[in-house]
Amino acid sequence: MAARKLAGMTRINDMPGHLIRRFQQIAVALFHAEVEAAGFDLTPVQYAALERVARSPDIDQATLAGLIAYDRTTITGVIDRLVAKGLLTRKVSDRDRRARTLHVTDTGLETLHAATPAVEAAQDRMLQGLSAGERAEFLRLTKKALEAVNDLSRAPLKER
Amino acid sequence: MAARKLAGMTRINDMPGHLIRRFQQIAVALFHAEVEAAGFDLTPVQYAALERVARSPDIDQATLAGLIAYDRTTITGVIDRLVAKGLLTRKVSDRDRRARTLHVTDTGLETLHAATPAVEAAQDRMLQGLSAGERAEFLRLTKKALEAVNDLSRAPLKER
DNA sequence: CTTAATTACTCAGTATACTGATTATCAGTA
DNA sequence: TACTGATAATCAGTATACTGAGTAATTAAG
Repeated sequence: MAARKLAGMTRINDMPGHLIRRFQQIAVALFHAEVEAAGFDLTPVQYAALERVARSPDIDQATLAGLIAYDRTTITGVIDRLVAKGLLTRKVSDRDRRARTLHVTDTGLETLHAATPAVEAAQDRMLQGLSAGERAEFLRLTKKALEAVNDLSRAPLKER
Repeated sequence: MAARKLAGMTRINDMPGHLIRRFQQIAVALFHAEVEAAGFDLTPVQYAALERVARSPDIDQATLAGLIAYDRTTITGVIDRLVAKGLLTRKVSDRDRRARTLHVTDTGLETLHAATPAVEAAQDRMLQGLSAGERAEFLRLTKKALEAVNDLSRAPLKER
Protein backbone atom coordinates (compact mmCIF):
# COMPACT_ATOMS: atom_id res chain seq x y z
CA MET A 1 0.00 0.00 0.00
CA ALA A 2 2.65 2.42 1.06
CA ALA A 3 4.84 0.96 -1.65
CA ARG A 4 2.21 1.61 -4.27
CA LYS A 5 1.75 5.14 -3.09
CA LEU A 6 5.45 5.83 -3.28
CA ALA A 7 5.96 4.12 -6.61
CA GLY A 8 3.21 6.24 -8.11
CA MET A 9 4.59 9.50 -6.84
CA THR A 10 6.23 12.07 -9.02
CA ARG A 11 9.90 11.35 -9.28
CA ILE A 12 12.11 14.19 -8.18
CA ASN A 13 14.64 13.84 -10.97
CA ASP A 14 11.99 14.43 -13.62
CA MET A 15 10.50 17.55 -12.08
CA PRO A 16 11.19 20.76 -13.98
CA GLY A 17 12.30 22.57 -10.84
CA HIS A 18 14.82 19.90 -10.00
CA LEU A 19 16.20 19.81 -13.54
CA ILE A 20 16.57 23.57 -13.52
CA ARG A 21 18.33 23.48 -10.15
CA ARG A 22 20.82 20.90 -11.40
CA PHE A 23 21.47 22.83 -14.56
CA GLN A 24 22.12 25.99 -12.63
CA GLN A 25 24.62 24.25 -10.38
CA ILE A 26 26.50 22.82 -13.32
CA ALA A 27 26.43 26.16 -15.12
CA VAL A 28 28.05 27.80 -12.11
CA ALA A 29 30.66 25.05 -11.87
CA LEU A 30 31.52 25.47 -15.56
CA PHE A 31 31.74 29.22 -15.20
CA HIS A 32 34.20 28.87 -12.34
CA ALA A 33 36.24 26.24 -14.17
CA GLU A 34 36.66 28.39 -17.27
CA VAL A 35 37.16 31.71 -15.54
CA GLU A 36 39.65 30.37 -13.01
CA ALA A 37 41.57 28.57 -15.74
CA ALA A 38 41.85 31.93 -17.47
CA GLY A 39 43.29 33.39 -14.27
CA PHE A 40 40.36 35.42 -12.97
CA ASP A 41 38.54 35.47 -9.65
CA LEU A 42 34.98 36.35 -10.63
CA THR A 43 31.65 34.68 -9.89
CA PRO A 44 28.84 34.55 -12.44
CA VAL A 45 26.90 37.11 -10.49
CA GLN A 46 29.89 39.42 -10.17
CA TYR A 47 30.59 39.16 -13.90
CA ALA A 48 27.00 40.06 -14.76
CA ALA A 49 27.04 43.10 -12.50
CA LEU A 50 30.39 44.26 -13.83
CA GLU A 51 29.29 43.85 -17.44
CA ARG A 52 26.04 45.72 -16.85
CA VAL A 53 27.66 48.64 -15.06
CA ALA A 54 30.18 48.91 -17.89
CA ARG A 55 27.31 49.47 -20.29
CA SER A 56 25.51 51.95 -18.03
CA PRO A 57 28.01 54.03 -16.08
CA ASP A 58 26.58 56.07 -13.19
CA ILE A 59 23.78 53.55 -12.72
CA ASP A 60 22.41 53.16 -9.20
CA GLN A 61 22.18 49.82 -7.41
CA ALA A 62 18.41 49.46 -7.59
CA THR A 63 18.32 50.06 -11.34
CA LEU A 64 21.21 47.67 -11.86
CA ALA A 65 19.40 45.04 -9.83
CA GLY A 66 16.35 45.35 -12.06
CA LEU A 67 18.37 45.13 -15.27
CA ILE A 68 20.01 41.84 -14.30
CA ALA A 69 17.22 40.46 -12.11
CA TYR A 70 18.99 40.44 -8.75
CA ASP A 71 17.41 40.92 -5.39
CA ARG A 72 18.10 44.32 -3.85
CA THR A 73 19.64 42.81 -0.74
CA THR A 74 21.87 40.49 -2.73
CA ILE A 75 23.33 43.26 -4.82
CA THR A 76 24.73 45.04 -1.80
CA GLY A 77 27.14 42.21 -1.07
CA VAL A 78 28.00 41.65 -4.71
CA ILE A 79 28.95 45.31 -5.12
CA ASP A 80 30.88 45.18 -1.83
CA ARG A 81 33.08 42.43 -3.24
CA LEU A 82 33.56 44.07 -6.63
CA VAL A 83 34.58 47.29 -4.90
CA ALA A 84 36.94 45.35 -2.61
CA LYS A 85 38.57 43.83 -5.70
CA GLY A 86 39.01 47.28 -7.21
CA LEU A 87 36.76 46.59 -10.18
CA LEU A 88 33.97 49.04 -9.30
CA THR A 89 33.61 52.31 -7.42
CA ARG A 90 30.51 53.24 -5.43
CA LYS A 91 29.57 56.79 -4.42
CA VAL A 92 26.56 58.69 -3.21
CA SER A 93 24.51 60.02 -6.10
CA ASP A 94 24.44 63.76 -6.72
CA ARG A 95 20.77 63.78 -7.61
CA ASP A 96 19.51 61.42 -4.92
CA ARG A 97 21.44 61.05 -1.72
CA ARG A 98 19.71 57.73 -0.98
CA ALA A 99 21.22 56.19 -4.09
CA ARG A 100 24.73 54.89 -4.76
CA THR A 101 26.02 55.26 -8.29
CA LEU A 102 28.46 52.78 -9.76
CA HIS A 103 31.40 53.06 -12.14
CA VAL A 104 33.79 50.49 -13.56
CA THR A 105 37.46 51.18 -12.83
CA ASP A 106 40.18 50.82 -15.45
CA THR A 107 41.10 47.50 -13.88
CA GLY A 108 37.46 46.52 -13.96
CA LEU A 109 37.17 47.23 -17.67
CA GLU A 110 40.36 45.32 -18.41
CA THR A 111 39.16 42.39 -16.34
CA LEU A 112 35.79 42.44 -18.03
CA HIS A 113 37.28 42.33 -21.52
CA ALA A 114 39.92 39.78 -20.65
CA ALA A 115 37.54 37.42 -18.85
CA THR A 116 34.76 37.52 -21.42
CA PRO A 117 36.17 34.80 -23.72
CA ALA A 118 36.26 32.40 -20.77
CA VAL A 119 32.70 33.32 -19.85
CA GLU A 120 31.56 32.66 -23.41
CA ALA A 121 33.41 29.36 -23.45
CA ALA A 122 31.49 28.34 -20.34
CA GLN A 123 28.21 29.25 -22.07
CA ASP A 124 29.12 26.95 -24.95
CA ARG A 125 30.20 24.13 -22.72
CA MET A 126 27.00 24.08 -20.70
CA LEU A 127 25.03 23.43 -23.90
CA GLN A 128 27.57 21.06 -25.47
CA GLY A 129 25.11 18.18 -25.41
CA LEU A 130 22.76 19.99 -27.81
CA SER A 131 23.06 20.61 -31.53
CA ALA A 132 23.01 24.17 -32.81
CA GLY A 133 19.34 23.87 -33.60
CA GLU A 134 18.57 22.41 -30.21
CA ARG A 135 20.50 25.14 -28.45
CA ALA A 136 18.48 27.78 -30.23
CA GLU A 137 15.26 26.00 -29.38
CA PHE A 138 16.30 25.56 -25.75
CA LEU A 139 17.05 29.26 -25.44
CA ARG A 140 13.82 30.22 -27.16
CA LEU A 141 11.74 28.04 -24.85
CA THR A 142 13.60 29.20 -21.77
CA LYS A 143 13.04 32.86 -22.64
CA LYS A 144 9.41 32.23 -23.43
CA ALA A 145 8.85 30.41 -20.16
CA LEU A 146 10.66 33.14 -18.24
CA GLU A 147 8.56 35.92 -19.74
CA ALA A 148 5.40 34.36 -18.37
CA VAL A 149 6.70 34.06 -14.81
CA ASN A 150 9.12 36.97 -14.57
CA ASP A 151 6.98 38.93 -12.12
CA LEU A 152 6.52 36.03 -9.72
CA SER A 153 9.94 36.51 -8.14
CA ARG A 154 11.06 39.20 -5.74
CA ALA A 155 13.77 40.09 -8.27
CA PRO A 156 12.02 40.37 -11.64
CA LEU A 157 13.86 41.56 -14.72
CA LYS A 158 13.01 45.20 -15.42
CA GLU A 159 14.11 46.11 -18.90
CA ARG A 160 13.51 49.58 -20.17
CA MET B 1 35.92 52.64 -29.62
CA ALA B 2 35.11 51.70 -26.09
CA ALA B 3 31.46 52.13 -26.96
CA ARG B 4 31.79 49.80 -29.91
CA LYS B 5 33.52 47.22 -27.76
CA LEU B 6 30.79 47.33 -25.18
CA ALA B 7 27.95 47.39 -27.67
CA GLY B 8 29.38 44.36 -29.38
CA MET B 9 29.79 42.38 -26.21
CA THR B 10 27.60 39.47 -25.32
CA ARG B 11 24.59 40.70 -23.43
CA ILE B 12 24.18 39.15 -20.05
CA ASN B 13 20.45 38.65 -20.31
CA ASP B 14 20.85 36.42 -23.37
CA MET B 15 23.50 34.16 -21.94
CA PRO B 16 22.35 30.60 -21.20
CA GLY B 17 23.86 30.69 -17.73
CA HIS B 18 22.02 33.85 -16.83
CA LEU B 19 18.71 32.55 -18.16
CA ILE B 20 19.13 29.36 -16.18
CA ARG B 21 19.96 31.30 -13.03
CA ARG B 22 16.84 33.43 -13.39
CA PHE B 23 14.67 30.41 -14.03
CA GLN B 24 16.00 28.67 -10.96
CA GLN B 25 15.28 31.69 -8.78
CA ILE B 26 11.72 31.92 -10.06
CA ALA B 27 11.24 28.17 -9.68
CA VAL B 28 12.24 28.42 -6.02
CA ALA B 29 9.93 31.40 -5.48
CA LEU B 30 7.02 29.50 -7.00
CA PHE B 31 7.79 26.44 -4.91
CA HIS B 32 7.71 28.50 -1.73
CA ALA B 33 4.53 30.31 -2.76
CA GLU B 34 2.62 27.10 -3.42
CA VAL B 35 3.97 25.10 -0.49
CA GLU B 36 3.48 27.89 2.03
CA ALA B 37 -0.02 28.53 0.76
CA ALA B 38 -0.74 24.86 1.43
CA GLY B 39 0.50 25.33 4.99
CA PHE B 40 3.90 23.63 4.83
CA ASP B 41 7.38 24.79 5.73
CA LEU B 42 9.58 22.94 3.26
CA THR B 43 12.23 24.11 0.82
CA PRO B 44 12.68 22.55 -2.63
CA VAL B 45 15.84 20.87 -1.48
CA GLN B 46 14.23 19.54 1.68
CA TYR B 47 11.28 18.19 -0.29
CA ALA B 48 13.58 16.37 -2.71
CA ALA B 49 15.55 14.76 0.10
CA LEU B 50 12.40 13.75 1.96
CA GLU B 51 10.84 12.26 -1.16
CA ARG B 52 13.97 10.30 -2.02
CA VAL B 53 14.47 8.88 1.46
CA ALA B 54 10.82 7.80 1.46
CA ARG B 55 11.52 5.69 -1.62
CA SER B 56 14.77 4.27 -0.23
CA PRO B 57 14.53 3.78 3.53
CA ASP B 58 17.79 3.08 5.32
CA ILE B 59 19.73 4.97 2.65
CA ASP B 60 22.93 6.69 3.78
CA GLN B 61 23.64 10.36 3.20
CA ALA B 62 26.28 9.92 0.50
CA THR B 63 24.06 7.66 -1.58
CA LEU B 64 21.13 10.01 -1.14
CA ALA B 65 23.30 12.92 -2.25
CA GLY B 66 24.21 11.05 -5.44
CA LEU B 67 20.61 10.16 -6.21
CA ILE B 68 19.41 13.75 -6.08
CA ALA B 69 22.65 15.46 -7.15
CA TYR B 70 23.45 17.34 -3.95
CA ASP B 71 26.86 18.18 -2.67
CA ARG B 72 27.96 16.06 0.27
CA THR B 73 28.52 19.08 2.49
CA THR B 74 25.16 20.59 1.61
CA ILE B 75 23.24 17.49 2.52
CA THR B 76 24.46 17.58 6.11
CA GLY B 77 22.62 20.81 6.83
CA VAL B 78 19.55 19.77 4.86
CA ILE B 79 19.23 16.58 6.90
CA ASP B 80 19.87 18.54 10.10
CA ARG B 81 16.84 20.70 9.39
CA LEU B 82 14.61 17.79 8.35
CA VAL B 83 15.54 15.96 11.55
CA ALA B 84 14.90 19.12 13.59
CA LYS B 85 11.43 19.33 12.03
CA GLY B 86 10.75 15.72 12.97
CA LEU B 87 10.41 14.54 9.35
CA LEU B 88 13.49 12.32 9.24
CA THR B 89 15.57 10.27 11.67
CA ARG B 90 19.32 9.80 11.33
CA LYS B 91 21.30 7.03 12.99
CA VAL B 92 24.68 5.38 12.67
CA SER B 93 24.61 2.53 10.17
CA ASP B 94 24.93 -1.02 11.45
CA ARG B 95 27.11 -2.12 8.56
CA ASP B 96 29.36 0.94 8.31
CA ARG B 97 29.88 3.08 11.37
CA ARG B 98 31.05 6.01 9.22
CA ALA B 99 27.67 6.19 7.55
CA ARG B 100 24.38 7.65 8.79
CA THR B 101 21.22 5.94 7.62
CA LEU B 102 18.01 7.86 7.13
CA HIS B 103 14.34 7.06 7.68
CA VAL B 104 11.17 9.06 7.17
CA THR B 105 9.04 9.46 10.28
CA ASP B 106 5.27 9.08 10.25
CA THR B 107 4.97 12.84 10.28
CA GLY B 108 7.46 12.99 7.45
CA LEU B 109 5.44 10.62 5.30
CA GLU B 110 2.22 12.53 6.03
CA THR B 111 3.91 15.80 5.19
CA LEU B 112 5.35 14.37 2.00
CA HIS B 113 1.99 13.14 0.76
CA ALA B 114 0.11 16.24 1.84
CA ALA B 115 2.60 18.68 0.33
CA THR B 116 3.03 16.90 -2.99
CA PRO B 117 0.03 18.47 -4.76
CA ALA B 118 1.41 21.93 -3.98
CA VAL B 119 4.82 20.90 -5.27
CA GLU B 120 3.29 19.65 -8.48
CA ALA B 121 1.26 22.83 -8.85
CA ALA B 122 4.51 24.79 -8.63
CA GLN B 123 6.02 22.63 -11.38
CA ASP B 124 3.08 23.44 -13.62
CA ARG B 125 3.18 27.13 -12.86
CA MET B 126 6.86 27.51 -13.71
CA LEU B 127 6.15 26.24 -17.23
CA GLN B 128 2.84 28.05 -17.65
CA GLY B 129 4.19 30.12 -20.52
CA LEU B 130 4.73 27.03 -22.65
CA SER B 131 2.24 24.83 -24.48
CA ALA B 132 2.08 21.12 -23.65
CA GLY B 133 4.28 20.34 -26.63
CA GLU B 134 6.75 23.04 -25.72
CA ARG B 135 6.93 21.83 -22.15
CA ALA B 136 7.78 18.35 -23.30
CA GLU B 137 10.41 19.69 -25.66
CA PHE B 138 11.88 21.95 -22.97
CA LEU B 139 12.18 19.01 -20.60
CA ARG B 140 13.67 16.78 -23.29
CA LEU B 141 16.31 19.36 -24.19
CA THR B 142 17.11 20.10 -20.57
CA LYS B 143 17.63 16.44 -19.78
CA LYS B 144 19.73 15.94 -22.88
CA ALA B 145 21.91 18.95 -22.08
CA LEU B 146 22.28 17.78 -18.47
CA GLU B 147 23.40 14.29 -19.45
CA ALA B 148 26.34 15.71 -21.36
CA VAL B 149 27.60 17.85 -18.47
CA ASN B 150 26.48 15.87 -15.45
CA ASP B 151 29.98 14.91 -14.40
CA LEU B 152 31.35 18.45 -14.54
CA SER B 153 29.88 19.38 -11.17
CA ARG B 154 31.06 18.36 -7.73
CA ALA B 155 27.60 16.90 -7.16
CA PRO B 156 26.79 14.78 -10.21
CA LEU B 157 23.68 12.69 -10.40
CA LYS B 158 24.47 9.04 -9.68
CA GLU B 159 21.51 6.93 -10.61
CA ARG B 160 21.23 3.28 -9.66
C1' DC C 1 48.40 -8.24 9.28
C1' DT C 2 49.89 -3.77 9.04
C1' DT C 3 50.12 0.13 6.10
C1' DA C 4 48.14 2.98 2.49
C1' DA C 5 44.35 4.60 0.15
C1' DT C 6 39.67 5.50 0.21
C1' DT C 7 35.28 6.71 1.99
C1' DA C 8 31.44 9.01 5.10
C1' DC C 9 30.60 12.67 7.50
C1' DT C 10 31.41 17.11 9.58
C1' DC C 11 33.19 21.78 10.10
C1' DA C 12 35.00 26.49 8.86
C1' DG C 13 34.78 29.90 5.56
C1' DT C 14 32.84 32.33 1.32
C1' DA C 15 29.07 33.67 -1.91
C1' DT C 16 24.55 33.83 -3.55
C1' DA C 17 19.30 34.51 -2.51
C1' DC C 18 15.63 35.53 0.23
C1' DT C 19 12.31 37.60 4.40
C1' DG C 20 11.53 41.26 7.04
C1' DA C 21 13.05 45.39 9.51
C1' DT C 22 15.38 49.91 9.76
C1' DT C 23 17.34 54.35 8.34
C1' DA C 24 17.70 58.11 5.33
C1' DT C 25 15.82 60.55 1.72
C1' DC C 26 12.64 62.03 -1.69
C1' DA C 27 8.02 63.21 -3.70
C1' DG C 28 3.36 64.48 -3.51
C1' DT C 29 -0.37 66.47 -0.97
C1' DA C 30 -3.25 68.94 2.34
C1' DT D 1 5.14 73.74 5.31
C1' DA D 2 4.00 69.52 7.70
C1' DC D 3 2.49 64.96 6.70
C1' DT D 4 2.15 60.73 4.19
C1' DG D 5 3.77 57.43 1.34
C1' DA D 6 7.27 55.57 -1.44
C1' DT D 7 12.02 54.52 -2.47
C1' DA D 8 17.41 53.32 -1.91
C1' DA D 9 20.37 51.03 0.64
C1' DT D 10 21.66 48.24 4.45
C1' DC D 11 21.39 44.80 8.13
C1' DA D 12 20.09 40.50 10.76
C1' DG D 13 18.80 35.99 10.13
C1' DT D 14 18.00 31.56 7.39
C1' DA D 15 19.02 28.22 3.63
C1' DT D 16 21.38 26.51 -0.18
C1' DA D 17 26.08 25.48 -2.64
C1' DC D 18 30.79 25.10 -2.80
C1' DT D 19 36.24 24.73 -1.34
C1' DG D 20 39.20 22.69 1.47
C1' DA D 21 40.46 20.46 5.72
C1' DG D 22 39.92 17.15 9.39
C1' DT D 23 38.34 12.81 11.87
C1' DA D 24 36.84 8.22 12.07
C1' DA D 25 36.16 3.95 9.90
C1' DT D 26 36.58 0.72 6.04
C1' DT D 27 38.95 -1.45 2.25
C1' DA D 28 42.90 -2.68 -0.53
C1' DA D 29 47.79 -3.75 -0.97
C1' DG D 30 51.88 -5.69 0.10
